[in-house]
Amino acid sequence: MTTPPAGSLLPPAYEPASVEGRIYEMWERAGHFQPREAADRDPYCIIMPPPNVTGELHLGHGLEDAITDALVRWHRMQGDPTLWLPGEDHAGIATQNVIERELAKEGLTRQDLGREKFVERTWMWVRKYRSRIADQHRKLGASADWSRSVFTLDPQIVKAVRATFVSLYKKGLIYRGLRIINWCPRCETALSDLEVDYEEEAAKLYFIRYPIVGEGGMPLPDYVTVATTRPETMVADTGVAVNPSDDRYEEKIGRMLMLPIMGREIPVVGDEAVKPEFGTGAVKVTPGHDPNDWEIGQRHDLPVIIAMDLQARMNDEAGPYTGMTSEDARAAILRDLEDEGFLDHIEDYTHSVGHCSRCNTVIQPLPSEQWWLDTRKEYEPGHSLSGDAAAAVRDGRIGIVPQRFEKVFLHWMDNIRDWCISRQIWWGHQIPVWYCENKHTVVAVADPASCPECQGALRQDEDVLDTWFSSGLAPHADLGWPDDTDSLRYWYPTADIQMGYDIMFFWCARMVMFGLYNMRERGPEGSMPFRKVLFHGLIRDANGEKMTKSKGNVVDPLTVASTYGADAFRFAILTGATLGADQKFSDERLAAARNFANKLWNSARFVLGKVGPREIKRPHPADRESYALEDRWIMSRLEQLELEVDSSMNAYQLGEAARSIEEFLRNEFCDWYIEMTKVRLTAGDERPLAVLLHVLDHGLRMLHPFMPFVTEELWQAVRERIDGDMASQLIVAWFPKSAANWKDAQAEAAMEHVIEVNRTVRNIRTEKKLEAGARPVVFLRAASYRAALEETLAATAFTSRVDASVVAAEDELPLAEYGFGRVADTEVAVALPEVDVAVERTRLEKELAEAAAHAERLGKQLGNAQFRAKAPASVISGMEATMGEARVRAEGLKERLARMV
RNA sequence: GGGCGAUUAGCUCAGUUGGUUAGAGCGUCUCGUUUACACCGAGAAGGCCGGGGGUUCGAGCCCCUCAUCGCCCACCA
Repeated sequence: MTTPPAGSLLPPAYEPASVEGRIYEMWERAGHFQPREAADRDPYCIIMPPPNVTGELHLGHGLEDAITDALVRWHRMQGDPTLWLPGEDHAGIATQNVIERELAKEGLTRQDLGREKFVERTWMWVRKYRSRIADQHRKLGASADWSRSVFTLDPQIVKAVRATFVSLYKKGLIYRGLRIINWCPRCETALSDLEVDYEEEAAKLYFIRYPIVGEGGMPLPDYVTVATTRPETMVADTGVAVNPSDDRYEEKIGRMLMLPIMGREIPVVGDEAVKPEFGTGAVKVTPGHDPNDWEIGQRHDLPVIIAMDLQARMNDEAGPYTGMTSEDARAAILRDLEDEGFLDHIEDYTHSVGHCSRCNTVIQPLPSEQWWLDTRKEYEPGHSLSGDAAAAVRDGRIGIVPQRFEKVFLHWMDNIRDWCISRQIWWGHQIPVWYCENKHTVVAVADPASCPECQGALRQDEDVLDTWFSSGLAPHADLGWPDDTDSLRYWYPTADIQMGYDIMFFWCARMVMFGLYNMRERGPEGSMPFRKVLFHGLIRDANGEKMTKSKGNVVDPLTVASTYGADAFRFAILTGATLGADQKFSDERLAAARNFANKLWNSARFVLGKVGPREIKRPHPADRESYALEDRWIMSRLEQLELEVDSSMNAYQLGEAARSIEEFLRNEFCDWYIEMTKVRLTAGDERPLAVLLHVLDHGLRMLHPFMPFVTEELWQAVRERIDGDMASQLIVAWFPKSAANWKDAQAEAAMEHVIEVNRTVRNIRTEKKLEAGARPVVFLRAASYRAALEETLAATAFTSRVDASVVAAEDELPLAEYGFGRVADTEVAVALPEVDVAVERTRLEKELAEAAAHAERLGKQLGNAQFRAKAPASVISGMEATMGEARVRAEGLKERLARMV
């Protein structure tokens, strides 16, 4: 590492590219990302939502890094033992799809390779991408403990997954069952309900006549008309259902219908699930291809016919349509129905169609034998996975930020259904179940050598588990469970966790259920996976559109970071919206954040340049009286900021904290304090140096969680200039916490006044179009703030470029050739080359009206007995003071107008 | 069919228990090379806080209602 340059040698603009890599390496080499465990402080642990291992980091990950790193750095700086535990997710279907696409480029399928070779090949990818993802996090400044990075297929996690499976199986919560499932014909696997995205689509509702069969199997001229959106499934119809209370069909129940084309007889059944008002009130029942029909079929013992194969092609149950795709079959069937006069009519219809969330293929509901997790079943009296999870949130053991998501979480948890956990893919945790030739089933954590019952050879279940089954174990599994490790004992329950609200059910819900269950020996408090979960919003493009590869509007966070700097990126994305709300991502915000970083850089350049190569003691509150008004003001304001930042951070209002620091540094420190010190420094008064350095130091400390690189780079120079105990690096320096030693309401009020007076002077300068280089004579006729104005007179003269003097309240101000203004009870007169009396009068009159109205408004409220009785004293006294000032101001304006003639 | 969110300056957004004249950044206009910064500075313009009603001494904030936009959930043949 090169030695940081002295202040005066800093380049005039902040260059992130020349700083970030070096600084990150410095932190990492010093081992600051690895926690220092300490007994006397509560540990702070946060688990990173593991990105998909084959993916690139996107803006959402960038936001997550910004949020998490801010929290982590803040805690670390407060001396908490802090662990940010990173990882990557094997992302079963997503990764398998990527590898299959790669194979396709070589003209291969996964079947060509076979399972073993395919998995091997996928591992090669994983090894390549894992380090790449970690590097991307590093570029953004993430201070995660890479030495502990966890991959969801690590042996440790395999053990945890199997232990969980075995335990839940033994409790009877995991079972194998035949149900209608969501089948993706492209991925060729079952999906959970969550992995199906529904989209509204314009479609048709087809009305088809099913003739009634008379005695002896002869079709009658009468028929029942059914309505369907999927006519191709009629080849698998095994009944028609009507509502038993529907008068129209009362006598049809029990009769047989002739299934057109197929020529099969199917019964009419009465079922409450049928809504008489929909369509014709009669529904064709296809238990093999529709979840509702499956239920109806079960209730009426209807046979199940499956007429499609696993690629959604019609199979030999489909008679003449065998081999067709479902689309072709639909067209053919409609044509045939039409020809034979069975098609009654067609209506336009809009309904939602399920699509695979991974490949967008239309989902086919199919009956299939799958592994399920029953989250509602009690595994011991009074305890179920979902019941315990809901209770933890309901009674506040797990807090949700923002709180409104609590309702969403609970609603889902209270209405949860069995989770289909098996997938027919190769990449993932293979289900730890083995079968022998004698139909014995072995469920075990360790691979069994042979069947324990008959010593027969075993064959493992081919399926793998839903990826979220393993990520759902993250908090305890990443820390070593099922082993009783030191890490698990020390860091569990973790403190906070953060994720997009879009994965609340996928991830958060599962972690809560699994954590509470697997760690249940620790009791209700000790078993929680985390105490607070933060849900952030989604990043959209500048037009508010969702970023997707197909739209081509995806923004790469690393490109942004290299253009504007990682700090600017983090600052912009963190202050762009409130937690939980979506945000639009725009270049303007980035540029503003970059400019702020540069502003900070230059303010430090100024301070360091003035301090030069020496060490200075911090200002001491005991010497407060020896400091100038602006010194006491900025110190008081700094403390106030520290209080605000502390409370914002504690309330997880990260953006608010960052914004308030920026506002302070920009608008108070740079715009006023630094400018005001210039006169004194030029005059050889060095007292402001300690204050400049101290405020800069605290500002950098507070800003560090948000802009780690530029603050660390600057602080490396600052720490050399401060006489006292200083950490070697800002990343582990203490975070400012106000002790209220410099609180000074009077100084704040006085400085506010001085600032307003300066603004008034400058305003007059501009309004009267005084030449930029002119130094007009200015009189400040002061009353209450005379001392303050006198003390800051030189600064006023310098920063507002005037020749100023303070005169007493009883002194007369000159009447002509001056522009006038008023701030509270201070009157401002700026000498002008010429004055337009009429214009001046109009302006004064307007101002008078405003002041009078303000005073009257306040007077009215203060005169209200109810208000006086109920409002807090501080509000009343504040209002009285303000009203007094407004009155004095109005009086002065009146007087001036009277004398203007 | 339920539920949630948003609506504040031209734009993007803050505004945490209701309290004195509602803020920031960007943009716009005017001026400016004052010894940190033109990735800058000074000044200005710009808001009946979506509409209506209510509670209160007092509402951007609480309640009701309407409107527009967006999202989530739900077995919408």
